[in-house]
Amino acid sequence: MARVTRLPGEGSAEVIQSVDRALRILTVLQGGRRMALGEIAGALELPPSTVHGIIRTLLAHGMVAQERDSQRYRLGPATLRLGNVYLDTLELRSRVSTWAGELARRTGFAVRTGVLLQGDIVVVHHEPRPDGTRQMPEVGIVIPAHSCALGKAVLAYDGDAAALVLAGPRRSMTGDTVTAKAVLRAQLAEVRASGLATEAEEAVLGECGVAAPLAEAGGEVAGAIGLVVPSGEWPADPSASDALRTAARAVSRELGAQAWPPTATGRAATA
Amino acid sequence: MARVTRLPGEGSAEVIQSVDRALRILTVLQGGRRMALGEIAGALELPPSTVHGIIRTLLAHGMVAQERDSQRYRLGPATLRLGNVYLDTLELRSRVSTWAGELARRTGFAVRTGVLLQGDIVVVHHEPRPDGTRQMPEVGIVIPAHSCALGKAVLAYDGDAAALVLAGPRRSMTGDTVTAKAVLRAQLAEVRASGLATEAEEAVLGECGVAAPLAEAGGEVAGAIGLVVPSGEWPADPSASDALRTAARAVSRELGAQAWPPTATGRAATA
DNA sequence: AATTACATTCGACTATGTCGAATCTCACTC
DNA sequence: GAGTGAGATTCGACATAGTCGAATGTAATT
Repeated sequence: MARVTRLPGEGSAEVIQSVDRALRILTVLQGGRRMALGEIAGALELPPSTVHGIIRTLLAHGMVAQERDSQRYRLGPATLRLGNVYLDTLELRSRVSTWAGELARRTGFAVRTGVLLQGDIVVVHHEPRPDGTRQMPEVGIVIPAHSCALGKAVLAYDGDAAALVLAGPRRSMTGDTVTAKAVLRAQLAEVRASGLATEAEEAVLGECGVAAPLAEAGGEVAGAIGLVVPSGEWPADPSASDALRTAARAVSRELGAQAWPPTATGRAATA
Repeated sequence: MARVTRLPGEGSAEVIQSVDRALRILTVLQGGRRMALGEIAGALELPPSTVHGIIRTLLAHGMVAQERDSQRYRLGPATLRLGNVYLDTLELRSRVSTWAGELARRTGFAVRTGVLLQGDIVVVHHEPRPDGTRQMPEVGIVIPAHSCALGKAVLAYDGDAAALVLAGPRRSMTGDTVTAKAVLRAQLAEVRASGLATEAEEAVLGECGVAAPLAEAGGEVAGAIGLVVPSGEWPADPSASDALRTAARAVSRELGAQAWPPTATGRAATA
């Protein structure tokens, strides 16, 4: 099945309905944190009994958990195990971790590495500032790609993803978030020209950033690495950018890339 | 469907076949790290085309990723996001984190907190030793419940889980791992008597541990908190156990439990 | 005790996933 | 540089397997 017309709102392409719904339930639970069956069903516009059947399966695998008192559903511990294995298997992460420490020491800033997931950046590595300010676990956090330097660095070289972001709505995170399509498109072109992306308080107040794309074998973008710079120290010294560029080049080489920056792919800015 | 006889090997109960298969694919990928379609199909004893359809759906959601060159499949970044949100929503974790720091400082040991997932413990919080030895990210790692103090602490009060572990095969992690059913059952009874579980080089060589169960509203076990003690310092000073017990009691109270230790549930040791 | 608001189970219907076979892709060989 | 083969991917008929409305169960609220 799943071979003919597809209803809007349902899985956007050739996906298996029930699996798609299961994943959508997980997605909804990410936002809602703890939800009643009815809420989930409402959010997905599906009958509660249908949702119940799927959830029962997710429950059996520990992907969701049900609170014994309130009967509400939450994400389950199996998600944590999956995420952890993902990090373990990510070559990008292991390559980056050797360079990130050095980069943080040299520049004095925290170093973040991220990959693209749909229109967002997921942070897969975080090297704290050498002076030890702040210790929050930042690995796993998700930032809209258009609002952060890491995201711009990736979008500049991934035209398909850029088209997707440019097409959809772009959430404003702070007063300075760039949401205008034309401005964003111009910024991506600048990134391609310089090999570096920047961001000033566009995602988080008080925080700015520079980032460089990472290339993998085949010449495509694999992700981006960047410095987190407090607004008070912005713009950072040019030497920091140089160190960043050097690190990005080194990591890319280790990933098997022949060239850096990556080659831009997909039909980017036309839409 | 899914209403009549179930084939062995397929989902063990009233689960939705395709969703169950999708989750099983993710599980297989956890072990295999990067696998060809055929390998996955082989591991699950399913036709490749069936697996392909499901994987296509997982791919669309970023739960798996496909390497552009080798065509192999890996877990995808969406798993990381899920795991991170899980940690955020876990009340257990937030309650524990306030006490774990204090406990680590008082005792001088690293403090771990875990919850049960099927027959394993998943570590949801890790407070490093105050002296800063070792910095590995331990959150998300999975340890067979029967081989660690955290696991014994939970199993002692969760009879159903204990029955499951006692029924299935118990992997030996080190020479000292307790795999004998009778011995393990006796140990769980001891835990119930003392409120503390111990383990000496049963999971990792050079590492011992003490753990205490955590109770939640309703009186059931929610997880366990424990100290990681290097073999050279084992057994730890009784004052450490006292501090641990105090912390476990405090966290349990914050979770809404009326009593500590938790009440033992389920038909435990009979099998 | 009655009412309400849920979650959960049941069962018929048919839309939907499944799987074998056909096709496509690409990496080796000769 | 065509030929071979190992794989992934697509196609399509078929019957299984998921879906959803209605019935039942459960627990909180008045």
